Amino acid sequence: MVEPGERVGADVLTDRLGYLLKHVQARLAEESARALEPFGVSGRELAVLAVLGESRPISQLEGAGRLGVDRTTMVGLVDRLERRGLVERRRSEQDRRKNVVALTPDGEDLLRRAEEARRRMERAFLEPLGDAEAERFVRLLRLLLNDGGSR
Amino acid sequence: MVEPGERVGADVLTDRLGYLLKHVQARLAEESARALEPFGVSGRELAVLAVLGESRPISQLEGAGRLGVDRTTMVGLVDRLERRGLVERRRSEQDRRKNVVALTPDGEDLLRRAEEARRRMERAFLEPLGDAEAERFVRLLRLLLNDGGSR
DNA sequence: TGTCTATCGTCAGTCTTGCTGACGATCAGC
DNA sequence: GCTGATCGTCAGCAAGACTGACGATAGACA
Repeated sequence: MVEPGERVGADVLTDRLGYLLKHVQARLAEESARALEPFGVSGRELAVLAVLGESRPISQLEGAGRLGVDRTTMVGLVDRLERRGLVERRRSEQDRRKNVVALTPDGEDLLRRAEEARRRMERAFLEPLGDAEAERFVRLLRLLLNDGGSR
Repeated sequence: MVEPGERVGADVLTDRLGYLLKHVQARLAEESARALEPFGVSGRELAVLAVLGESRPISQLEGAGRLGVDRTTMVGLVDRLERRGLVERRRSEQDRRKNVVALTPDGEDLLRRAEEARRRMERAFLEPLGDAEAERFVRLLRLLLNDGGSR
């Protein structure tokens, strides 16, 4: 991705939701990559860890559903985390078709530290909006995802 | 892309800016594809047309810069639009290394009609926010792109 | 009990999107 | 008129995600 063009007032591009979302997201992805680089995980991998860490162990498919990724994509995600010793797969006792995926102690530890870095990065990213507007912004995004999705 | 997971209150995922932006953008991309399908152009192709239509003819590279795409990507974009008879390349008189790209009458016409459809789609997309919040949302996005980018 | 269908994890293949590196043509400075 | 930069093009590569198929397992039902 290349830097967006020079700024122009009310603009044929910055009037487009698609353009705005895409480029804002691209900038966040960059910041995120920079912030997580010391931990050796991508933003998505961290999200996987976060989902796995939030409650009881869940199956691969369940995790994929929570994250909104395809189950075939989840295979590779878990592969990589397992290779790094951050998660463990084991066959479910209740349903032996399922892989239950759980954090290892290393995984727990990395999750905690990387989440802290992510939160710092997000605060910095939203800083130009000011606190009140930043909070509102996140709320509106959430609203679009929930209300829009269930229409 | 798969539908995001079930809604849960304050959430390890919907607290993530990355997750929110990515999925909101994905939903918009779907809506956009649906809205533009009758016109046979993608959202990005329409953005190209819009940039080309907004002022004097510009070079391919200049257009790429405005759009924030790589110049090699621009080749393919213009290729496709030219094949469909929506734009015309010609060698610049001033600098014969440059391709000046201009809308054809067909291109102008399609631009007008498709832009109308896009605006309708965006209004519907933002509808859950209400008018005032929708406007604010766009303003905040613009702010993030501009202020963040120049830091 | 045995059969039939659905589910889960996996893999191979494919498509899309974007980038890198190289090339020829052209320009601009000297 | 050289020399180094710029522009458009192309081929090749890499990441991300999806499709379709497969084997293993589970659950329903006769």
